[in-house]
Amino acid sequence: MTKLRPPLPRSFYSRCVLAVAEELVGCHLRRGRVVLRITEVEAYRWPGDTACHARHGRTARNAALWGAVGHAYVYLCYGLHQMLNVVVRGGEADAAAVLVRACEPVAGLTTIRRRRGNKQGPVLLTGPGKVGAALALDRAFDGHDLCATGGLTLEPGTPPKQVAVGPRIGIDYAEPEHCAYPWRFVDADSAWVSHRAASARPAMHEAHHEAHEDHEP
DNA sequence: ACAAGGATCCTCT
DNA sequence: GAGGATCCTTGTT
Repeated sequence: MTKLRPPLPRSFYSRCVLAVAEELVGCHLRRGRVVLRITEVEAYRWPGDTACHARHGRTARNAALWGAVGHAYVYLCYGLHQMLNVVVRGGEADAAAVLVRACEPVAGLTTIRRRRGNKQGPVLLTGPGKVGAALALDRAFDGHDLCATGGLTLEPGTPPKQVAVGPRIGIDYAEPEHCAYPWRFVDADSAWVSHRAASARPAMHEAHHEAHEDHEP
């Protein structure tokens, strides 16, 4: 079984969202017996990013983005998918968050499969809606404290050997300049990621020498 | 009240 | 790769 570790401290989330996003790759999400290792994330922040849900200001739906760091921002996408974000605030932004896009199973595979239609392999967890389903998230988790023991928590895990970066997925509504930001971070050695080909960038090959640099716009 | 638009997923081809 | 499913949130009459 997975060793129980204290959740990541609140201070982890009070930094630049790009640094937090990168370091969340490899961390563990725990809810009950289900433990997932994060393999793919995306960073969002406002101002300066028209892909961010905060772009139209504070609303009832996105209020958690302006709340305490280390809490979850969970919202319903396309009317049926529960998407898990982690609230971050690093001083450079009024509101920021990291979207968990994919994971690989660490524990609780039976439960995961049951919640995902008894499928098998990466299709279980390679997509933000799939992660939400595997964790059985619902609206009640919006604003949940991920630093507190119990419920849903974020813990240290196994860091990736190499991290690949690329543009974020599914944000065609944003300004082209913002669509191009390499704010998507994936474990380069994991098969449990969505859109592997779409993230193809020099960083994938150069990761051997240098994980990445220059991810500030 | 109403219309439009999604940070997606699944099932085809 | 393309298209439909599906329904809540938001902004506009």
